[in-house]
Parts: sequence; structure tokens; C-alpha cells
Amino acid sequence: MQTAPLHAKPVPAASPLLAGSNPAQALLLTENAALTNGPPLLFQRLTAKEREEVLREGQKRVVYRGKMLFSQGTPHDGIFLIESGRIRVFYIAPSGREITLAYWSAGNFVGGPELFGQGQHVWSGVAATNSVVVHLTGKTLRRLIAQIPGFAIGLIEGLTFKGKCYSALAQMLGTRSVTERLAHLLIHLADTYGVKEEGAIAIGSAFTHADLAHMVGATRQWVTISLKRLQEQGVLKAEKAKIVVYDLDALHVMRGDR
Amino acid sequence: MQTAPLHAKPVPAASPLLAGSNPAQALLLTENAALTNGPPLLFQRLTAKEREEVLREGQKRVVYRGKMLFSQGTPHDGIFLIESGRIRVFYIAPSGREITLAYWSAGNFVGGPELFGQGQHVWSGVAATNSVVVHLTGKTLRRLIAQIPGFAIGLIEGLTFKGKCYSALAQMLGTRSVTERLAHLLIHLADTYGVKEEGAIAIGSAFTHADLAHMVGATRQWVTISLKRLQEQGVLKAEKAKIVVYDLDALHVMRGDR
DNA sequence: GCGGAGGTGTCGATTAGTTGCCTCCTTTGC
DNA sequence: GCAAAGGAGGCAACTAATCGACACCTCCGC
Repeated sequence: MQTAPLHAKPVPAASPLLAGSNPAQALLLTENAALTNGPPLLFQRLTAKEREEVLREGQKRVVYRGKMLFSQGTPHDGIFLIESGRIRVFYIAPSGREITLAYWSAGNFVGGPELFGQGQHVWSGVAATNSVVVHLTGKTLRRLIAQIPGFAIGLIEGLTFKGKCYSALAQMLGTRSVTERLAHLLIHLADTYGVKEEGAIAIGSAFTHADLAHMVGATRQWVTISLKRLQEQGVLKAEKAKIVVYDLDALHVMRGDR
Repeated sequence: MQTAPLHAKPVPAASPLLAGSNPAQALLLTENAALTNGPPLLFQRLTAKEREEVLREGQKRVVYRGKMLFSQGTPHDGIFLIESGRIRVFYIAPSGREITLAYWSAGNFVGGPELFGQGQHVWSGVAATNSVVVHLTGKTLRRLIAQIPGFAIGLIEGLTFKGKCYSALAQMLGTRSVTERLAHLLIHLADTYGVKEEGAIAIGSAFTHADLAHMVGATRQWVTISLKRLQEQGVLKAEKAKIVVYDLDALHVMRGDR
């Protein structure tokens, strides 16, 4: 997730959102599987025609990896609908400590919890991969809500969903130890990105220790130490940019649900 | 905040909500003053007639101090509108650790983040004082939303507001130390319940150390220690059921905003 | 091939925060 | 009036997690 220069990949011409069939995901720290498996897609309830209309109203923007989409403290105006790529939403405290709320994929929108603006962003958003987003201003949103009933419902569903995400994160951070949170995250990663590999599950995602640390709300070093400890216990094996989980059940025990 | 038996106070006959003029508050751990000063009241946008209609549709319920209003894990159906009293919304992890989201007063509703049900409660709600609530089921909510436009907007505002609360809490828990969080809370308490007293501010609220601990996400003992430390520094003086703050500025420094 | 940047592993010191236990003070019930 | 119960507060031992620093490794651009 470094911000190193990348060969700018060509931006796809046709919007995948028009098809309305992408397996949208949200990657975040939670114990509620329902939250991460099926975030409600904003476009799900719309006809092809309505989808086109929404996209026409918005302003398409290409965001390269490492570039900021919006920043905490800056004025808020509307939302960003993700067409492709992955957006990391995070917050940095005055002290420099950082917490990642979630990684959002195509079909979701970011830039909440407010919809119409009139405030400031409380989170920041950065492109975790080269991404394409559609910016819908507060003004445009009002118009679309009035015009397309399904769009309004989709937005409310989206807001409700985000509410659940925030609240799940707060619960995790408030009541679970870092170790438990890490176990949670690993189970979730295994679920989402895991590939079965002769009895074990390989997580091939390119998350650095720092990325994981931000997701569980801990320091990079502590994640390194914890992973090493888990490795010594035979629960998993950490190779570079790849984690192989041998004993998923042990993680569940650690998490506190078995 | 103990659940000791209380002499049941008479329940007021007329609903204060009909007047639509109570100074509603939400007590929670956040750095955003706007969040706590003015939570949007559900009834603010309604005419007296509409208010009556909503109250007629709901089922009134008296909840005595210490009694549960809803519990995490139980099926969710609709929301509870607070007519009088104070409801504490909290979560208990399997390990027994507990975190308080907020204390909500008259004019607010609890039982989110979902509106219509079809899920389970993720938080629990308990009466912190003898309270009167109006239960609006998911079905009733749908009807009211369709009938009264202002009610729908009020609900969306409420949801958005709750989203901000959750997200503020997550940010606090993820990036601030317990000490900083306690400073936050004390400032906020001084703001809300504080009474000026010859240069100092007296917080007379009957919050126990355990209550404070649950609000900042720490143990009762650590709050005791921290308060004692602050007392040694001359920042405040903790008497029983009363905290006198001498040096509010020191708390601000501790919080990291000066 | 060299230098830089970013990621990882590790160590030691320190602190933040927890756990368990104990005492004191109120309240309640008889 | 007194015993029992339970909450509130305090002390001490312990551990979880942070902080800062540094060495190493690998990938990448030049």
C-alpha cells in the first residue's frame, strides 16, 4: 500500500457499474460477517436507464494509487461512488496515530457519514489501488433522490450499513485486545481473499504489517511480534506478502467465539 | 447508576414531546462539540398535529431505572422514542468488557443503527433513570414515513447523526489513550452538567467510576488511578459523586487541542 | 552496479492499562 | 440496632502494548 510511483494503468472505457453485477466487498474489522459479505450496492435497485442517468450527473475522476480523494477537515460536498479500484478510508489523530475504517470496493460509496455536505469530512480517503470514482455533489444528490426513488432507498441503505460498520468498529476497539482484533482480521482476510492450499488457507493480499496495524488500531511492531508469536504456535506462517493460515480454528478460539 | 430498587416515581401524564421544546442532549465521548450540543430532535420538524399522530401510533412504555429496554442479539423491530428520562446504550463483549456508546435524553430515539428491523440489536439499551419511551415498530415506521414527510427527514437526520456518533467514538477509541479520552469526557461533562463555583467548575452528576470507565472504554480501577493522578496535579478534586475541575485548560492540553 | 525507499525483524526501555484482592462506606432488611 | 450485601475506592503485581532505534533485505530506478 505504499505510495510509490506506479505505471499508470489505462482506465477502462466502459463503466462496470452499468452492468450492476460486481461482487462488491468491504474490507473492515468486524465480527459480523453479514457486514462484510454483502454491503448494499447503491445501484442494485436501479434500472439500466437510471444507472446511466446517475452516472451522467456525476463527474468521473481517476485517482491513482496513493492519491487522496478527500481529507478530514476539508469541506464536504456529496459522495464518491466507486466505479473501480479500492479506496481506503482512515483517520489520523493529532498525535499521528492512524486508524483505518475500511477498504471499499466498486459499487460502494465513500465520503459519509454526511450526505449533502454542510460540514467537514471527518475521515480521509485515499486510493489503495488505481481507481475510478464518480463524484456526486450534494446538489446533484438532492435532485437524484427526488427523481429516482430507488436511489433514495439505496442511499439510506448505504448510510445504515455504514452506521453498522462504524458501530462494529467502535465495539471492537472498545472491548477487544489487539490480539483478538488481529485474529478477527485474519479470519476475515482468510474469508475474503483466502485460497485453499492443501489443508491450509493462503492469504495472498499485499497488505503490509503497517496496513494491518492501522486496521486493528495498533503499532506496526506489535503486529510483527503478534504474527511471529502465532507462527511459533503453528497457527500460521507469514511469508512476504503472503500469510498461510494452518489453524483457522485456533484463530476463532483466540477471537473468543469458540 | 446502580440498578438498586427505586421508589417508583409517578409517570407524567402529558407527553413533554408534544411541546417540542426540550433541551435535548446526548452524552457521549467525542471531540466534536456539534455532535453533543445539538442532536437533531425527531419531532422538531413536525406540527403539533403530526406529533400527536406519531405518539398515537406508538406504544408507550415505562422503563424503571436499571431495566433493559432492548438487548444485543435479540430481534430488532423498530425504534424507541424517548419521551422522558435517560437511556444508556452500551455493548458487552463475550469477555465481559463493556463500552457505553451514549446516554440519550428526551427527544432522541434509540434502537438503531437499523430502522425497520430484519436484524438483531447490536447494542443494548438500559434505563439510566426512570424513563418513558414510545415504541414505534418497523411496520408503523414505514407507514409514518409515507404519511409524514417531515418524519422521514427527521429519521434520516437522526440516522446520520448516529452515524457521526459511532464514527467519532471509533476514532476516539482507535487513536486516543485512555487518559486523553478521560480528559475529553471530563471537559464534556463540565460543559454539560458543570456549575461554576468560584473559579472552578463543579460536576455534580452521579456518575460512578465504573460509569466513566465504560464511557471511555477502560477499567474502573484505571479511572480511579487517573482521577487521583489529576487530583495530585491540582487539575481537579474528586469528591464522592462530585468532581470539581480547577484547571479546565490543563484538560484541554491533555486532550491534545491546545 | 549503486543508492534510495519501503518493508520487515528485533531489542531494550518504558508506560499504559489490567487483574485480583482488600477495605470502607451505604444501604437495606429484619 | 445490627448483620448482610453490595457498591465504591484503593493498592500491588503483572502483562500488554508502545516507543524509538537500528540492522537487514529486496525491489526499483538510474
